[in-house]
Amino acid sequence: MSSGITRPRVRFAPSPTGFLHVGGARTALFNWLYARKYDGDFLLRIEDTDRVRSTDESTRAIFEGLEWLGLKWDEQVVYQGSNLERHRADAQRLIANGSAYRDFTPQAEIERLRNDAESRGLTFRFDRRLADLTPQQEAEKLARGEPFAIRFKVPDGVTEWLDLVHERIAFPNKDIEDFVVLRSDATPVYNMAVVSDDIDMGITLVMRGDDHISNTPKQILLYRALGARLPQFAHVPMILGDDGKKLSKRHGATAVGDYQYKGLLPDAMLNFLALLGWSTGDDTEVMTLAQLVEKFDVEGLQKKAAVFDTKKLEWMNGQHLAMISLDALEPFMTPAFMKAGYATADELHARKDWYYGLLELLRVRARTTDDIVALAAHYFRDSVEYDLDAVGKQWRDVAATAAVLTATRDRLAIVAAWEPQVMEDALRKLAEELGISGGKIFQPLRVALTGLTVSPGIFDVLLYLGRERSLRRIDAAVAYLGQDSPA
RNA sequence: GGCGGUAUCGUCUAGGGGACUAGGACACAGCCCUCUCAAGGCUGGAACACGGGUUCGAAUCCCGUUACCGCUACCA
Repeated sequence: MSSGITRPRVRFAPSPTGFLHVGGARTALFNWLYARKYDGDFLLRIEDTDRVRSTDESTRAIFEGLEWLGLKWDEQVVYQGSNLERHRADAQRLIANGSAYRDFTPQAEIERLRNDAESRGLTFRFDRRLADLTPQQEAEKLARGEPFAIRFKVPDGVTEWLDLVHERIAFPNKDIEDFVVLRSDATPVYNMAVVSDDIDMGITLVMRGDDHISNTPKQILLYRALGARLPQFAHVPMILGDDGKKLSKRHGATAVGDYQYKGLLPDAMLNFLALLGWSTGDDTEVMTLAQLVEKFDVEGLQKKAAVFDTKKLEWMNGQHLAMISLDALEPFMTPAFMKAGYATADELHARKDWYYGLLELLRVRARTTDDIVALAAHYFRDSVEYDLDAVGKQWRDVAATAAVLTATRDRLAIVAAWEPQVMEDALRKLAEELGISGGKIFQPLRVALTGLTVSPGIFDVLLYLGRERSLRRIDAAVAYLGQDSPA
């Protein structure tokens, strides 16, 4: 580093044992924001050392989730499992420099002692003396090939650090037992693997969930024993469900993929997640990714766990839906319309002005892209389904409604131009002639055109439906009323 | 149990000794706009966990209590 200033390096290190959880996504986001803000590197490490629980499918889900969110990682993905040899070598170094020792105590024996202590209401802590052997004894066991675990020799004193979100945190070492770093089957334990990898990857800031706070003193001890420079630590709060418990499947959608398929915009998700445990310090809430990067700062990180509020997420999505450019929105909408069977991509692109105009009309009334698809149904389908409540409310007087609709139809048929203002002038004039309010025409007309009592402005509906289809729908409504009437 | 962490409206938060009759946002209610629905605007109800200190003065600092969360494995 010629400048002498270390380029920040952060990482996101999930275990591939499920989908990408929203909590994980937020941890990834904070790390990513930090890297982008301070011109550093954001690395991804898959912690797949738990062979039974780790799956390739889960690894793929993590990639997909991060890609959907747009959190691109720098450099190659690191798979913890492929660093096994280094983990072992580091554990051996600890023995060599006297900061760890071999423990030949059978696992079953330790379990027995632990259960014993716990049944008497005592706290079991591994006693170093249990592993105490004379050099000859140790040499003999070693020669015989007896299995042993490697335990870290926790020194006296206090282990403390200046956490970027919690300030000073201290643990008396007497409360930390001599933990295993390498199992008797020669596989590393979590803390060993993490520290070995973080050192190797040159991580300068470890930002992770605060459920790792109690791992931190052990890891700091390992850094020191390995003679490595200590990174900074920042422990961010957990995300809770609406019952205040740690967010889990019971709370509904907890995978970022769930939100992807619910019609959420990645930038809205990111914006919402960022505000869970972080704030700008002022009142800014709705932000683009670029603004998030600009505003991000560990100063704004919160200590308190945050409850995941789906309502606010939806509101946030509505805000982003309204501010995103149509060109940026289109890639989300076209596949959705195709999936709904409304149109092909070619058909949509062939009448781009109409398509974009429709999106503009609907997005302000929607909170998700799924909402837009639902709202768009009338403009793609040929038939209208009349909502019974709408019919009952707006077509109450059958004969009068049929008459008004017929008059409306005739007026629209001869309108000079199929433009909102022209149509509005014509229909308001008609209302005046009939001695009724505009609403008395617009509301029944809305039901005729959409089958519903709610829609965008009626003249926009007419415009986007087109002249031919609009007139056909009014005819159909009149026919429906005629057939329906008691006669 | 031990250790650690946290504590402002229902929820997300601003606040880092006087600017606080505690601000904003979501949600909720009402009003305005209006062809309906949204969006938008305005208004309203709604919080400093409790108890002690320190101080002329505490939401802000200290201690304790309580509650909640996490860890407590040869899981990650």
